[in-house]
Amino acid sequence: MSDCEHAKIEKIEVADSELCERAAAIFRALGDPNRLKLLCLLSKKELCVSELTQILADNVPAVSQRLKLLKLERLVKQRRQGKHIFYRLADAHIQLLIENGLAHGSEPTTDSNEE
Amino acid sequence: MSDCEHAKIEKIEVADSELCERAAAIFRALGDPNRLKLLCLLSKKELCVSELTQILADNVPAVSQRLKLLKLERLVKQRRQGKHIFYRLADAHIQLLIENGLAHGSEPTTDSNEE
DNA sequence: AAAACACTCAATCAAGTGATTGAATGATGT
DNA sequence: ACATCATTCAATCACTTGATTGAGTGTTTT
Repeated sequence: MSDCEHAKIEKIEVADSELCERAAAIFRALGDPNRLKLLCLLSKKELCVSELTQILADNVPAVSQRLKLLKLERLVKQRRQGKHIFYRLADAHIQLLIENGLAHGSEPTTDSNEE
Repeated sequence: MSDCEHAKIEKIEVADSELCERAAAIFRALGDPNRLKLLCLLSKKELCVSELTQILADNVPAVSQRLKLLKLERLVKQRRQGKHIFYRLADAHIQLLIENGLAHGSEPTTDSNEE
């Protein structure tokens, strides 16, 4: 710990813990390249598991398992149509989050002023 | 794999892989409640390790280690002033991402229309 | 220069995560 | 009803991650 006296620390409220938990869970779900690619594709078009599998050149259970997690975190919704189950983003907020994340990721590594 | 023929699949471009990796790394860093709380605090005010430790009622090495990871992912920057090392968010994009994430996390669990 | 303070580093260890495989479910066509 | 196709489930296993502890680095004060 520390000895130093920091003035007015009481004034800074620590953020709502439950909210942070929930938000972190969403970020965690977005924090895997494979899942993020899935979401990127779904942000353009509703797609079924076999389509996603084909596009990503992956295997079906892997894709399905990732979608399951994304569904659990309410980032995607599903809709059955005959033999196929189509997935799409849950809402516009998710889309925005993904866009912002990708936008930041593509920034020129802001090493302008300091360390 | 699958037998079914999905038309026009070629037309859907898979997102840039490196970009997804980078964006996912950012999301992953945001995807932990402890780190997210740190960032929330830093989004309000530049703070040093001992202040953060005190506010979060945690121990110094734990906080320091989290900040190290956040620095590695370029989400925060640091500045030394005497004995203290002050941390702040790296840029406005990060702030936006955090705000969006928290905003979505606080949504009323959109269970309106479908499963 | 020695002591005190703020912080980081390094190593260990427990717990969580994701890939993979084969089996199960659910819908359609014959 | 049976076979087939699309998807999910379940279980194992390797790998990663984060907490914790004690030692180390850099800065100020006396």
